[in-house]
Amino acid sequence: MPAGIKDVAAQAGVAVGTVSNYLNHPELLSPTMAQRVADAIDEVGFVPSSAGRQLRLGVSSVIGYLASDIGNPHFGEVAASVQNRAAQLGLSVFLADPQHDEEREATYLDAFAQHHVRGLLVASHHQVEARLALLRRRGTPSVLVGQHAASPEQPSVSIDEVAGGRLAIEHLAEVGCRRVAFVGGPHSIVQVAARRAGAETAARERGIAFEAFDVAERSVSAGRGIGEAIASRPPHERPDGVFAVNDLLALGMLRTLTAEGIRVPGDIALIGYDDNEFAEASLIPISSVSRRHREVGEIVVDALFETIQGRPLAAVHQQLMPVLVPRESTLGRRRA
Amino acid sequence: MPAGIKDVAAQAGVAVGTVSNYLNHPELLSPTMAQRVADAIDEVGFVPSSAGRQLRLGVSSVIGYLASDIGNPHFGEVAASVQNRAAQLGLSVFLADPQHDEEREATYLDAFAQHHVRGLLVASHHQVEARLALLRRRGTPSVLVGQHAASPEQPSVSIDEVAGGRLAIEHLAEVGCRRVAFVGGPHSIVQVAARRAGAETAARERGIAFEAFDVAERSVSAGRGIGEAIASRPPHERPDGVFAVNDLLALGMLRTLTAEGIRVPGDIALIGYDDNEFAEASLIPISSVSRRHREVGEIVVDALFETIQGRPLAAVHQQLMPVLVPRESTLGRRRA
DNA sequence: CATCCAGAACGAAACGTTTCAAGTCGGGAT
DNA sequence: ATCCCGACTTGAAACGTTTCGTTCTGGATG
Repeated sequence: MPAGIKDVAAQAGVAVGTVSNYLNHPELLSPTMAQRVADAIDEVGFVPSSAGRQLRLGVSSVIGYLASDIGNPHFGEVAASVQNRAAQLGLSVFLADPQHDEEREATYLDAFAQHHVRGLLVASHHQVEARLALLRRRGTPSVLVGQHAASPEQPSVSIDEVAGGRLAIEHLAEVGCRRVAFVGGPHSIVQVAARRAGAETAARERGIAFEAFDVAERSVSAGRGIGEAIASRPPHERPDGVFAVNDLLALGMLRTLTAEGIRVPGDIALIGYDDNEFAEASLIPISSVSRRHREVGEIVVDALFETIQGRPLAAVHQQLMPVLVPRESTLGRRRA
Repeated sequence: MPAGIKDVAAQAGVAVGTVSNYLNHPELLSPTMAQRVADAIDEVGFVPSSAGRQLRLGVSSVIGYLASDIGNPHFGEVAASVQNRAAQLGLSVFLADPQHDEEREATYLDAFAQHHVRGLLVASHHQVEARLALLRRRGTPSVLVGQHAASPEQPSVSIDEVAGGRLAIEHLAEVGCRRVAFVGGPHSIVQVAARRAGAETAARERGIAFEAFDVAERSVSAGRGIGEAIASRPPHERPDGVFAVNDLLALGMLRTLTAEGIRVPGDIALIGYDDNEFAEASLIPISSVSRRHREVGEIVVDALFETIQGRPLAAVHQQLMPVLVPRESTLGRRRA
């Protein structure tokens, strides 16, 4: 039985409306009253109920951010800029991380909708558009992050992942690789599939040998596994350039490759994806493809804000071009 | 004007109570009615309002997790296990990350309270106990994560950070270091201060020279800065063992130290703290002190759950001992 | 002295749920 | 033919807010 506005009113000997005014329109109150109400609030330990408020008002000032994997540093970097921008606009952000579990993802989406968040930022690896369309019809707007939406109704902000894959391979080609490998998976993840498609096309265009290593999760330890697989081949059967679908994989590979005496980039040039902090911090800094997390975070919040306000978006689907960030794990090869 | 239970009732031609029963006690409905209600829900696009529900019930099934810094992988690792455990107990987790901003932290805490979350998990670097005591009196229980609470009213689950600092230095001593440096800051952060205290005491006890490098933030780039500072000294003035207050710093230092031709662990043994994924994945795997994130995540959720249920905790303040994870960045020294 | 006025406080209504006592209905037992 | 019972269904009340038209107060105006 938490104290409510009524208890405060009783304690202060005023009407409930007066307490409400103290909370929301303090300028209407005489200083005397204000003080009395303030004291009463303190005495009864009153916490405004957002349930009550929302019920009456129909809205909250919270936006929901559904993230696919908080463990990945790339996410943290986007999240930071989202939070900052949202704070500037007077919005709070509640995060939820379904941990790759598609069912839990749906649960969280519903939870957000039921909490009547103002809007949703959704960074998913699954096909969520149908579900988002439903929520939108039910009154919760959303912006899809990092995935190009198909529907003209569904705002989205994404990176051209096909171009990203292409960028990586073209860079490998430029530093002299003739036989490249793509490391990533699973293909059900749209971004992974797109990067691979771009990579494969680029390789074909340049007449470079292409092969793919499949991986169940995009983690450091998965990278190690593939690194070992490559190291165990006879040298002339190894690729001379590897494109890992994210930096975590690249990091893991770098570790086993060098441990097995394979020189990076001398024997194998290595490029990752995401441009996260650890790619740069590595002993052999890893080349990567930046998804421009800071910009994306801001754009995405702005787009959601516009949508919430009911203003039409200049561009429903914004697609940013990824940026190559060459570092020693590929560049060093030129010297060789 | 989102559709409410009333609209559903009207559409289906039944009473509101019936719709509510369909939602919460389906076993009470005849199949016919159930179908009619189901159809109506679909037609009007009904989303249950958690505001209304909460208002009536007084509770939600959400817990709030206030995290100090999602960018740090250590956090992600705790968060993952928190989410899993919470899901098992039927709870959803909303995350908030105030990004080191103490004011924003307070804002989020209030937002959670107003949303009447069932309870709060708080991993803060600040002094939040007073605020949590207030919220607790107002009806929102909480568990302090990673910080030992002072009050017997405030449940907490933490690591013995002093012991952690000691562990690190003792390990450095064992691999033969005679002159150690502590890298970390700011001291206003209680965990940082505790680790340093443990480190300094251990150094004194063993008669080892001790110095401290102060740092404004515990990031990779800050680590690089300190690395440069150390490298620029004449060799005999450099420490022969470094304890970085977290792995991010250690990673940054490792990078500049080796770039400057200083051998790790040959010239300087290096140990970090947190035992995050990247410490292990580094080319020279970095020794670290584990804060046992997985266990902490589970314990903490269980403790909150007990508290929510009103059951007394076996131990109000649980303190786990940190675990040394020696790797090449220190062990390699023995061979030298 | 009667009016009027602005400023301040009031309190009923409405928001969307869930609960629960009360009502309806059909059919089996008497 | 009557009654009772169980299985459903109903609708009013209550949860904590905010809004807004109403009422009250005391001082200024005529």
